[in-house]
Amino acid sequence: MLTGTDLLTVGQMTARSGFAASALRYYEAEGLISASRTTGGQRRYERHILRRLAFIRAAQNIGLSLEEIKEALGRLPEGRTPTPADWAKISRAWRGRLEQEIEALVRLRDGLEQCIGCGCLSMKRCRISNPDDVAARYGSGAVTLPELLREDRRAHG
Amino acid sequence: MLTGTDLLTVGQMTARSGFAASALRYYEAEGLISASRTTGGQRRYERHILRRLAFIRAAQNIGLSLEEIKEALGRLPEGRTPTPADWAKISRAWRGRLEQEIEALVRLRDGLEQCIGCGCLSMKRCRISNPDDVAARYGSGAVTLPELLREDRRAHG
DNA sequence: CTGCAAGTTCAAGTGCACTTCAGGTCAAGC
DNA sequence: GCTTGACCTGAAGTGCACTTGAACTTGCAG
Repeated sequence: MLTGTDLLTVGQMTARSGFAASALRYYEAEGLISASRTTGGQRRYERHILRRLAFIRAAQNIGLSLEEIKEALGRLPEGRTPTPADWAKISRAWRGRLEQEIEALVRLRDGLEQCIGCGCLSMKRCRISNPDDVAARYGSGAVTLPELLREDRRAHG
Repeated sequence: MLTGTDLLTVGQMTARSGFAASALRYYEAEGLISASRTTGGQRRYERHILRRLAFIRAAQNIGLSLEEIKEALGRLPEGRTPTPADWAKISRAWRGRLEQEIEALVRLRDGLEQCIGCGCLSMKRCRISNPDDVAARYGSGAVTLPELLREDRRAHG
C-alpha cells in the first residue's frame, strides 16, 4: 500500500469508490475522470477524483447517461478544485428531473388503478398501455421506463 | 388489406399496436406472443394478441424486463381467451412495484436536497452517491436506476 | 534482489431489446 | 397473369456501460 503521498492507486480507488478498476479505466477513456501516471505507467489518482466518482454514481442513480454526466462535469470550473458550491450548482438541475420522474410514475400508478378496475388494457384507451400516451410521446417503438427517464430519448439500436 | 376474417396481418398489427414488425417477430421468437401461418408462411394474428401486446407495453412502461413479462403472461389461463379479470389479476402486482419505485425516487430526491444543501457528495455519507445505500443494496458495482427498478438485479455484462 | 500481487494494454465479449440488411417469396388488385 | 407492396428468414449490427481475457510489466515487502 502507498502511504506517504496524496495520490491513490487503482486498488485504493476501487476500495474507496466501489467502482471496479475496469469502470475507472472506462471512465478515463470516456473523459469523465483523469489520472496521472508513474514513470512505469501506472495510474495515480488525486483525492478529489473520489468526489467526481461520487457525483457519477449519484447521477447514475438519478438516471443520467454517462454522456449527460460528462456534460454536467464539463460545467465544473477549470483549473481549481471544485468547491461544495460548485457541486451543488451542477446537481441542482436534478431536482426537477426527479420530480418529473416521480410524477410520471404516479401517473402510471393511477392509470394502473383504473386499468385494474376495468381490466381493459386497450391499445386505444388504456393510460398505461397506449403508445400515444406514455410511450410514444417520448419516441417511437418500444420505449421502456428507463429511457423515459432519460433526456436523450432516441429509440433502441 | 385483409377484411372478412378475424385474423390480422403483420401490417395490421403494427398499425394497431404501434410495435414494429421486427418487434413482433422478436416477441414471437421469445415466446411472448404466437401467430398462425398462411399456407405461404405468412403470419396471421388472432385479435386477442393485441391485448397481449398492450399488456407488454404497459409492463415495459412500469419497468419490467421481457423475461419478467413472459413469466407474468405464463400465469394467464391456458386454453381460453383471458378475461378482463385475468388481466387484472396478473397486473395487480404492479401496484406495489410502482409504489416502491416512487418511494425510491422520493428518497433520492430528499437525499438530494440534503446534498445540495451541504455540497457533500461524500462516498461515505451522501445518501444518493453512497454505494452502500441506494446502489449496492441492489447489487454490485455501478447500478443505474433502471436496474434499481428491476426485480432481476444482476450487474451488467 | 527476488517474488508476486497489483498494475498495464487492447481486443473482444456481455445483456437487453430490438433493428437492419440481403436476398428471396407471397398475395391481392388490375 | 402480372405487378407490386407486403411479407419471409437468418445473420449481423446497434447502443450503453461496462467486464473479461490474454499476454505482459511494475513496484513494494522481505
